[in-house]
Amino acid sequence: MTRILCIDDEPRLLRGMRVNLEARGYEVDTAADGVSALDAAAARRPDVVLLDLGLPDMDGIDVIRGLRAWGTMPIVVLSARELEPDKIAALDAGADDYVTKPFGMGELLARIRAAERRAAPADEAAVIDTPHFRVDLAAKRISRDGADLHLTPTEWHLVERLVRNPGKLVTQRALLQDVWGPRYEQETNYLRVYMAQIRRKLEPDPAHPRYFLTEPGMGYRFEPGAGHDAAGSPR
Amino acid sequence: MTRILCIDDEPRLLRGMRVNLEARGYEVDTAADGVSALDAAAARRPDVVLLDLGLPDMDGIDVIRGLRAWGTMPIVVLSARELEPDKIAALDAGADDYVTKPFGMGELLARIRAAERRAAPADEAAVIDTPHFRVDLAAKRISRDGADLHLTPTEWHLVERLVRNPGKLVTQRALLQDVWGPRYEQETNYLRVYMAQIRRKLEPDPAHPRYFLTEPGMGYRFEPGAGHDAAGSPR
DNA sequence: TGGCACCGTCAAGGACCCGTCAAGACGGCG
DNA sequence: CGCCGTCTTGACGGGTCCTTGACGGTGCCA
Repeated sequence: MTRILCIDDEPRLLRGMRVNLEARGYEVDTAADGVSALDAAAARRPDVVLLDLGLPDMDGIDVIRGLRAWGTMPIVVLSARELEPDKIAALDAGADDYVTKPFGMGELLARIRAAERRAAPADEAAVIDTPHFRVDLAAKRISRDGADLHLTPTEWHLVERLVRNPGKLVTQRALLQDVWGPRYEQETNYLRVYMAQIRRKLEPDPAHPRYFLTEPGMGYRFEPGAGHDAAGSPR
Repeated sequence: MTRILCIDDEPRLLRGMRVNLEARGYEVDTAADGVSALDAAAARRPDVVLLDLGLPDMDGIDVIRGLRAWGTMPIVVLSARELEPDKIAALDAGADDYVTKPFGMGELLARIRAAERRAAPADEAAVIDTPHFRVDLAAKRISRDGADLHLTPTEWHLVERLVRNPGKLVTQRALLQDVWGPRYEQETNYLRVYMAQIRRKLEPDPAHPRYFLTEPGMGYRFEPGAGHDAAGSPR
């Protein structure tokens, strides 16, 4: 969850902010002056900082410099001062955005989203591990027993869709639509052929699948298989 | 030098912008409509984009989407529309900042500086070594068996994109968009021709590639040599 | 017990994709 | 104006991948 530090000397505004932001799913910290703001930032490591320049104890510019001394998280300045020199000073001190009061909540939220997006690390830890194979979604690469193995585009597409929803059932319709397009919703035989190939490549015992399970009449399910043990079923 | 692409349908404003920005040491490209803007962006690779939303041929939001389809450079929107929904739509489409006209040149320059600062990569070890050749990304040089060898601009562009993502599969779409621009997504024969040339120059046995691997139907992958660290943090 | 629906398996044909080569187009430079 | 490096475009052979149909197995139900 994204954590936001909100700095303003007006308790009423802080409370309003907190309600609005928490309603959008953010985790909110607040501070009412510069010193406690820097303390809170150091302690809580917020993902985004909202800063009012008019604080009682410190110049807002110095707060920005204090934050930038150790962190690179986005800083959005909220200020009643519309004069250009104020904006320039704040931006050059290290602020990422400058919004003049009064502002609309919708706009502020959009600017926060833009700031988050920029700061977000581009690469996700998109690696799924099972006892028998490893799927790297970002690199589009699969290895088994340490050796890379090759999937065709269609096979990969299917595996990706299933692996991105671990434990969940994916209906045949959804799979066919995703891989072959909306006009192939009836061609369930495609699924049978390709699931067989995938199992042959990935399952330790393709005849008794442990990871790619069939739900008859419904679809397929990828089971990461940490908790599951597949003792030889007595047949 | 920082390159800025300035998009507006008013020639007078474009000229004023150019003078102002060039006086500050920026390199300036201009475009007067959406289509030529996307072309210019693909061809010139600006570091920052200034975009007026009111273009004659396309919706500004679609221009943002078109740029974001292949690039992550900062986009600063300049617009006469002050309404909140416009701002939100632009920011959520991928814009980094939204400035309403009229604006002060000083403020705009400060916002450009802020955008540049954010986008500046903390660039890393720009030398990739393999048992057979060495790529210096910063110096744009390639050597094999100690001797420098020459790549054409297009070849270099391709190699760079692949080498910057070691081990990762880069789709044909991504390569074509990156090297030739968004309009060439279908021309996969370009990739075949140039990958062949690159392999002829770099691979020890061009007929059986070891470093530049093909994933049929998907794309290509650069595989660093065996003893490589492989844990290089992509940034 | 027989029939039906659904699933897994297999193999063959054809469509598609890739590597290769070479000729023509384009643009910079002497 | 002519040369040269580079990019574009088309064609061809070979290989991979997708599609398609048939067959057998299994569980459910009448």
